[in-house]
Amino acid sequence: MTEPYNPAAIEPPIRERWETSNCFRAPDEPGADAFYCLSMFPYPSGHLHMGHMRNYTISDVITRFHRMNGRPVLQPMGWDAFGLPAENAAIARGVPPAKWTRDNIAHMRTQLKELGFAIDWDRELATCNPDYYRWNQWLFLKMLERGIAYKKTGTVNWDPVDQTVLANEQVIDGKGWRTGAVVEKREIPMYYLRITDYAEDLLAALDDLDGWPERVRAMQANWIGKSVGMEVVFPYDGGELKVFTTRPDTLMGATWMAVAPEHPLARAAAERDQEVAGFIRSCSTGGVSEAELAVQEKRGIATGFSVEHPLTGRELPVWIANYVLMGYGEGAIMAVPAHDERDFEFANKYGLPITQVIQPEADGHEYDSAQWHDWYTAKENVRLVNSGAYDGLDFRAGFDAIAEALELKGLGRRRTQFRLRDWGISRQRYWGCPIPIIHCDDCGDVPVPEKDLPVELPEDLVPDGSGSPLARSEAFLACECPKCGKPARRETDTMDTFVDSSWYFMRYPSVDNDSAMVDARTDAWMPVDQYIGGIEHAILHLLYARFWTRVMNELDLVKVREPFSNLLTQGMVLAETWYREDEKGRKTWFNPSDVDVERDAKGRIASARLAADGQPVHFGGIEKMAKSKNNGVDPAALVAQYGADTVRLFSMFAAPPEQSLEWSEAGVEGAWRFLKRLWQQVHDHIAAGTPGALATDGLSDQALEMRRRIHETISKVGDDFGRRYTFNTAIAAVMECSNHLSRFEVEGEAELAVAREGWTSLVRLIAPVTPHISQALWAALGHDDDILDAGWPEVDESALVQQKLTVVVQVNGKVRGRIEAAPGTARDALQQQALAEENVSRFVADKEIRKIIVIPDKLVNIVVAA
RNA sequence: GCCGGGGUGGCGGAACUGGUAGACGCGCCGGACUCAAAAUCCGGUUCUGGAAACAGAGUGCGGGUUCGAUUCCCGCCCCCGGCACCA
Repeated sequence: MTEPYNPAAIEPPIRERWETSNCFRAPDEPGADAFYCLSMFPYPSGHLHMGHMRNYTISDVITRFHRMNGRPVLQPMGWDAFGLPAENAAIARGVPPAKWTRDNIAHMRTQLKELGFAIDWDRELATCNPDYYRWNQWLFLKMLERGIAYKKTGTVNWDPVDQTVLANEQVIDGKGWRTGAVVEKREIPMYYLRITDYAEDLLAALDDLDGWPERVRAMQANWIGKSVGMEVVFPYDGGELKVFTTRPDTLMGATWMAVAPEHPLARAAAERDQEVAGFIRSCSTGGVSEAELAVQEKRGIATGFSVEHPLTGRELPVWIANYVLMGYGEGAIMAVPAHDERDFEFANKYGLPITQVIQPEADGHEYDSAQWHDWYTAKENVRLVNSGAYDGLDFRAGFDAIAEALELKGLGRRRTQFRLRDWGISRQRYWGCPIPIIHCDDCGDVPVPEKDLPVELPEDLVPDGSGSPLARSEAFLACECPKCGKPARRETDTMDTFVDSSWYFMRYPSVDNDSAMVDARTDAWMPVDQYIGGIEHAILHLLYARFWTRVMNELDLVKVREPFSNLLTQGMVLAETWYREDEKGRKTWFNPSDVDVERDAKGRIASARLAADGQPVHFGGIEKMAKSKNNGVDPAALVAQYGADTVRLFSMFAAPPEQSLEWSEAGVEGAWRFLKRLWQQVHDHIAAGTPGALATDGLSDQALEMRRRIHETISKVGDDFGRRYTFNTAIAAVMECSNHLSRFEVEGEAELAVAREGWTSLVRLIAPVTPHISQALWAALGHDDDILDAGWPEVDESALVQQKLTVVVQVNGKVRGRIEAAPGTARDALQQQALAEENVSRFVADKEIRKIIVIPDKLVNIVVAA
């Protein structure tokens, strides 16, 4: 009689064993087959949620798979420990952010350990520790020396009541989140990093990142937003109006100019015309939400100014238009209404002239200035018309000819414009990495000398919401100017937390080095072989990390230029939502774990009731787990109830990692049942006795069949874990094989050895997903070693050979029968056998056979006349 | 609007290179065990007809290529994610 499966009893001692043997420790010199498996580190919010759980389980499965295949693997963990929530918690509870953060880290570390992840805890780091962030400061100073970091003014959200700067997410409908005061825009000096200098490289290198999902590459390319075009100057009395255009070939079709409402020319016009001033005001009060902008009508007003066309000298009126953005290009455009949809709409609204300058080569395209057609913006198979000397040129030739003419006159130059802006890293916050600058009345802004790093953040301050406490801390502020020695004060701004996360993965290998940012160990592990995290970081974090890695590469700190070879973006975790509505239409949301669902005979949801009061609740759809819908499921509670292996198993089984995962209590039960069965089956097998060595000769048909299934499973699971990352199908294959193995009626020693081969293989195949139960069963099967070092089962190719295959027989493409044949049976023989099949012959009967297609070992398709 | 990803049983999902659609799991139905229930075990489960053998239909919709299409091509509908007056 074996003990029933009891994870609460078996899991903790196994984790202790791992901890004692320190078996997850990654070597410092891993060699050529090193595998760096990295998860995006969490913000220590206090509790592990399902998203974390899923992320780290994916990473752990990959890690354990490669470890079992004999590769050295680094799977580290750390904490993205600076940031606003710690300050908010401090405001709410009066606890210093440092204490709140470190308490959270301690709790979450315990939770992670309870899930049994194969993490090298010796390399743990937290970005709020001075031994980490000193290197932010150090590299910042290097960037300053090289001109990669610089200072300029930037716009921030200012809360006039709290006298503080607000982050974007603290501004709700234009008002401060705490005070409700209308937020003002303020210009303050800030530090920026010249990521735009790397725009071209960051964009071009995307093509080589074939281990990244297409959509992430597309999102980054969009974000960088490269436009190849020209800067064109339109002179006017006493100045010049500069615009950026990607279509200089259409220059002869420009009939007016348009500037953004914030453009200097617009302001000048506003000063002498009340109506213009009113229009500009009306533009700024318009909504800023995306939805509003999308439907916003194009509006404009003439300034009364005009400029000269740079080639014809013709006068072009200057308008102010609400669809021109000050933040892009020059904040001004040349309007070519015939060939730009926005200009077209505007021209028709205000009765402005439209001049066609592009005509397709093909016939049948008549320009109609009342109706927009897509070909109006074509670049291919078109010729210039109404463009004087340029008539007949195609896009490329027209572009070049006009560019040359403008360059000759000094009224234009070729330019590539990026949407990407420089990265502003100054934050007027307390809980972040101090920017290592000292302000001296005489010497100005002086970098903190390297020997004085780190500039430590005082950890005992408690923010109250009104400005940064650093700015009021005399102990922090007071210092001497490193240049002249006079009393000076420190910079109180801290760095954007994206700085912290831009290189943490390069610190892990060298984490204990207190004299250098990174050392040879980082080169030994980099680049990251597999990075796993949420799609929400597809743009900023990944772009900044790519930029930062380039800078470190140029400073000869690391050999790599691209940090992440392969990227896996895991899907969201979803759950059912349930609610009740009161008379006023207010909804109360109930947690799915508190709802009992009844189903009809077809399995459809018939009704649902709240367990607590037995009264009905309504189904609100499947949604992302969120506090607002009260549909979050706490992984810690599930681990307590079912054990880590069940939770890990379900979250890997329910969906492939890139897809969203629907949480289901019943599904968790299913995973639990499988493990219970596996436990029982392996113990039943052990009770049948210990077989001798496996002899592959002279096995019965059923034993050969069993071995074939076992080795097909080994082959499939290895491919699913190692190449496809479809953990759900790997688990399904293990389940299927265990179903067969448990039905395999062992007769004699030889067959017992086959069963033993099967169970010892399956226990290892599922080990990356369910390491605890696998370890326990591995030991029960008579092994002393750690399953992590047990090696991956090897495929015996000879076991895959089948004695008989099922070949499908189709008539006119429809399956009409199946025949058995030895592998490699000749086409003719297969054909004869197919025609002889009873059901097939009924369908062929006396019809004329037109053709017979034979795919050896697979299929015969007999095509007959209708 | 643009970019990316999807749409397959009652549900989550599988079918990897054009070759048996629905693996595996959930749910549901039936049975065994039990005084009974839970747990467990066994069987069934795409839909329609049929006792069954089997037949017909079937992978969002319409067309095409092919001996053969969930898979490739063309057109459309819907859903999800991202970006957006980007000149």
